[in-house]
Amino acid sequence: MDAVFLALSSQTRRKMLDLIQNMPGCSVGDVAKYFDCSRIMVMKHLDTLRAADLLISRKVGRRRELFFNAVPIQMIHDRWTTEYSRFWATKAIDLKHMLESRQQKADP
Amino acid sequence: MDAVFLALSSQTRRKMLDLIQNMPGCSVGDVAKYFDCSRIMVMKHLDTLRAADLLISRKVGRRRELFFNAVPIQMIHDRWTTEYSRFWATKAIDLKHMLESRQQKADP
DNA sequence: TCCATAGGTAACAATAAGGTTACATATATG
DNA sequence: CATATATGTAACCTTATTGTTACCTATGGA
Repeated sequence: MDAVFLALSSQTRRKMLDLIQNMPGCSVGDVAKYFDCSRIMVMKHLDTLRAADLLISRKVGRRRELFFNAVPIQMIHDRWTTEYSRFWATKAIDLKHMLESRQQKADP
Repeated sequence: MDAVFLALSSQTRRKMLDLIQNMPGCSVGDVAKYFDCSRIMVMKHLDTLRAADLLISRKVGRRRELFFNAVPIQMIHDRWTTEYSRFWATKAIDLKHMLESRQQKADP
């Protein structure tokens, strides 16, 4: 989940993801055409997106075809819609753990 | 928007936000009790959350009272619900700009 | 007043992210 | 085959994030 938010924390990456979503199967070079940064930086950004599972790719010949994967976003979205401002699913469990660890720290 | 995603990209910060949401008006020290990291790091994390406008605070006596602000999350949420996987509002405009700059780059 | 408590700042070190250039590999295509 | 194209990797530098210790300020109470 950290990786998804981290990947989305860059406008450049969000735009790249947007582009790929609108041009499914486009190549790394295609993406690079739309941005001012170097091809290597494009690849690094795409790698960050892939690490967050927001990007799926396959190699076809000498090209790499890129595809947007909505699943991680859907996951976060679902958590947010469940209980609007209380936005992560593990909330209750985490709080329980926190309360337990608090007792340990407060009463050593 | 970058600041919000960046702030949310740390599980520790998400948990802090969760805690403050469940304990409105709690102090910096209160938050620190629930986490293993130092008080200074807690303050830095809180500062990151405040930079994203996810946190509101006021000083009362020598304590600082912390409050969760749902607005930035609501904003992102709204964008996502509008058109699910197409998750940012400036999409159409940005794409237009990208297409324009593409022509400039492709045809110099 | 004296002092413990709560918060804030400064300075620094380690690690990660953003960015570059140079080189390497694989694959279409004349 | 020769070469341009598309992608990948290595090395390196800069900046940002994460984390520390030490010190400072202000407030509440005995």
